[in-house]
Amino acid sequence: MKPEQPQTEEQFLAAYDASEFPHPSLSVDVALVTTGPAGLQAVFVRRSEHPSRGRLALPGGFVDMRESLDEAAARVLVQKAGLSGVYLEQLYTFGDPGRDPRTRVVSVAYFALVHVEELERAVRASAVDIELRTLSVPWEGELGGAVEVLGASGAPEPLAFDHAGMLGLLVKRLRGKLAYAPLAYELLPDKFTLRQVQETHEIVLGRALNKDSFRRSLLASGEIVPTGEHETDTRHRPAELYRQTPRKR
Amino acid sequence: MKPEQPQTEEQFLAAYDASEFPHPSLSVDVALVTTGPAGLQAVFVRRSEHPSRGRLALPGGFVDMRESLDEAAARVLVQKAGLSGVYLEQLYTFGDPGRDPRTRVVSVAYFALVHVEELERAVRASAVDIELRTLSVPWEGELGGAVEVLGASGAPEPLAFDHAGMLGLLVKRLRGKLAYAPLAYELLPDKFTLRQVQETHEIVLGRALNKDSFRRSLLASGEIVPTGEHETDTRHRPAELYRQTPRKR
DNA sequence: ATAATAGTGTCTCTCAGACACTATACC
DNA sequence: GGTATAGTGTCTGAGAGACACTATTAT
Repeated sequence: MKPEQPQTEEQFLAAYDASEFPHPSLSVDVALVTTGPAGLQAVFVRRSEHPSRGRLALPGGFVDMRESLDEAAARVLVQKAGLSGVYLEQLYTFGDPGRDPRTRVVSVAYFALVHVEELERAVRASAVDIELRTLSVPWEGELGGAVEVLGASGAPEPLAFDHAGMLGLLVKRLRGKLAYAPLAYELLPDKFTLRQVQETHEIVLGRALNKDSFRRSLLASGEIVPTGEHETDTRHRPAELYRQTPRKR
Repeated sequence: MKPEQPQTEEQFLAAYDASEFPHPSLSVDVALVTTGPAGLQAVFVRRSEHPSRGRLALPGGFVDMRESLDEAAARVLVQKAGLSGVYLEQLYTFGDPGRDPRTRVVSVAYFALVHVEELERAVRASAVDIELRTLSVPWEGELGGAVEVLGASGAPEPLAFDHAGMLGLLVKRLRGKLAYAPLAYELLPDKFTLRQVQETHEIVLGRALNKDSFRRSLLASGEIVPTGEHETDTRHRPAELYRQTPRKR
């Protein structure tokens, strides 16, 4: 198929034709997650086009030829939610043939974490059209499985494509990483109480935690430092406010 | 750009043109890992073509339009190493523009685990041309970073593309999952001694483990069951052979 | 004072690390 | 018997869970 004479790398690259073989389309989907009183919440867009027209979907878009995958995910967040500078991490790549009826689309799933109020500010400021829905996780611990979104009637509302599976993997990842990675602070304001950190963990894990040992291990972790300030407008003793330990370097 | 009249999903799909926008090429790369006396080992192929001609690379290939990503990775293992039926897991997707000088190639990295002897049998039987190299990990714990492969002279040998980074992420993943996932048994024969499990863990983690507590927690984990058989041809007291607990269902 | 939550002190249980000891193979 | 590794029993220290108690705010 190719001549046997040695080629220089320059000659090879000049002769290379990237369109020789058909290849899948490549997209990114971003699960933008925050916490609300009722539990984990994610940002959805209502699809106005086929396929899955009318269904809720995770914000997504095709990967541009010139941008990295991380850049594509960050771009989607700006375009669909008006948000930038939030925690963003690659989750998994979904590539089953048939996951998108149009054509072969391989999608790199990302997740992003943000404090509710920052999300609401960004959505208002950029006037984007999103729906914030509470996630219902029908399994415990890190068993895994799909995640449900409850519609207005209380019945589970179907999601577009394989996005319910993406959210399931996301919750599993969050539950697994929460204990050793500083993820919870991405879901909290700059200054927070120990109780708020515990509530965030409990929301993600879906179970109650022991207050005493949670406080102890959190303080011993070195991840947070006291500010000396306290809550205001409480109807009880105000708790001290902490902040994340400034990252060295 | 599109007419405003409602379309049925069938009409939409019929009119959809997947080649409307250029998109990246999509490949899978598989790090096939085993353990040897000197540490972790991985399977490499010597590139005969540009780019990176002459360098060691992880076995890889482009994703076919009809196969899933998992299937593509399994196919690469069969074609490049003559191996099938081994543990295979998606690692991460690498998509920086410029990671392949030919054109934009996004690669889904996988890793596979196999016992050395099964690997050697498969390589002999299928007469594939691979190089098994010991990995040198220049960092401890789960700090992360690139991984080196030592050449014949003892100096680090450069790898093709970003494959050193893939191996680095792989070692980090293995070290993180080893404690709670039954990965070590994939690197051992069907029947093994407790000492062999510990050695496998020590090779992956890159540090010594406490014998007593390792035995205790391993036996308490329920992941292994004694066979009643014992080692033979030892020059000391023979250890009992265990096997992985048969998976329920 | 009462209600409500923040925060401290201490006991217990579990588990990892350490060490001592016994068991069983080959030489 | 000597050597090497398998395997057991027990002590200790660290950390999680549980509980009792004190502290501080609003009403």
